[in-house]
Amino acid sequence: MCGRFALKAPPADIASHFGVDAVPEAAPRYNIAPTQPILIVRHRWQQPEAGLEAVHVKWGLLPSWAKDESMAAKLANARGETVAEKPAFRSAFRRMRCLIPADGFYEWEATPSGKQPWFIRLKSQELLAFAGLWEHWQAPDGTPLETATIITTDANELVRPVHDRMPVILQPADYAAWLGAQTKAEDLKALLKPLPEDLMERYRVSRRMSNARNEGEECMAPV
DNA sequence: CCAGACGTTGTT
DNA sequence: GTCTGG
DNA sequence: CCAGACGTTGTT
DNA sequence: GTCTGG
Repeated sequence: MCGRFALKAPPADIASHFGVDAVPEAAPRYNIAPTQPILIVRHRWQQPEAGLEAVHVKWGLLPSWAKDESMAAKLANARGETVAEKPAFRSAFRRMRCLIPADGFYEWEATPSGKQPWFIRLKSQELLAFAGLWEHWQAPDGTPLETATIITTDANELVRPVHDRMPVILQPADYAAWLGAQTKAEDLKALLKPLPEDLMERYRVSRRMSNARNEGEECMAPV
């Protein structure tokens, strides 16, 4: 799955990798947790021909029909195998797809002595993109809220010893298809596969990062 | 018809 | 909003 | 995802 | 055990 990740790349690098004009200024983040703001890349809202934009939204999808915010916490992830059909996700799957930039993500290995966190990233150490969905929600009093979720799939051989699920990572050649309004559901589903393991690497990190309050650079430092 | 659910993870 | 269960 | 709280009363 | 906060 994907319940914690890092995004430390400078805004200018994110802008050039994804081809967006401007990325909001933000400090490097090494321990991003559900309910926190996350950066997403999407077609400009209601003017898709105007290109891509990068904005911050809350991590945890809130379907437009939700009565209150309580549902969002549980929807930090969506299973790729069922996301096209599940009531909470299918509408976003059709019309609200996004990319979620990251430098890598964390998974926990259950060991006799407790949960051991690992950091997993591209061997190239380049920026990567999770396949995501976003939604626009309005509170009963009219207050708007934008949210997003990260799609998961089976772990590949590199991740499997640590955990049996991992986020869907899209390759740059697939960004346009994932975001495109014209892409058929069948072709979208074909993108929701584990990234080949030979492109990735992993290493152990400090257990101190398991507490989401610890946000320093040491979270993703090898131990 | 109305009422109620709508999710993932890990663990058992 | 839309589907399922009663 | 993991960590941490989980309660009421009365008093300050 | 289950929910909330980060």
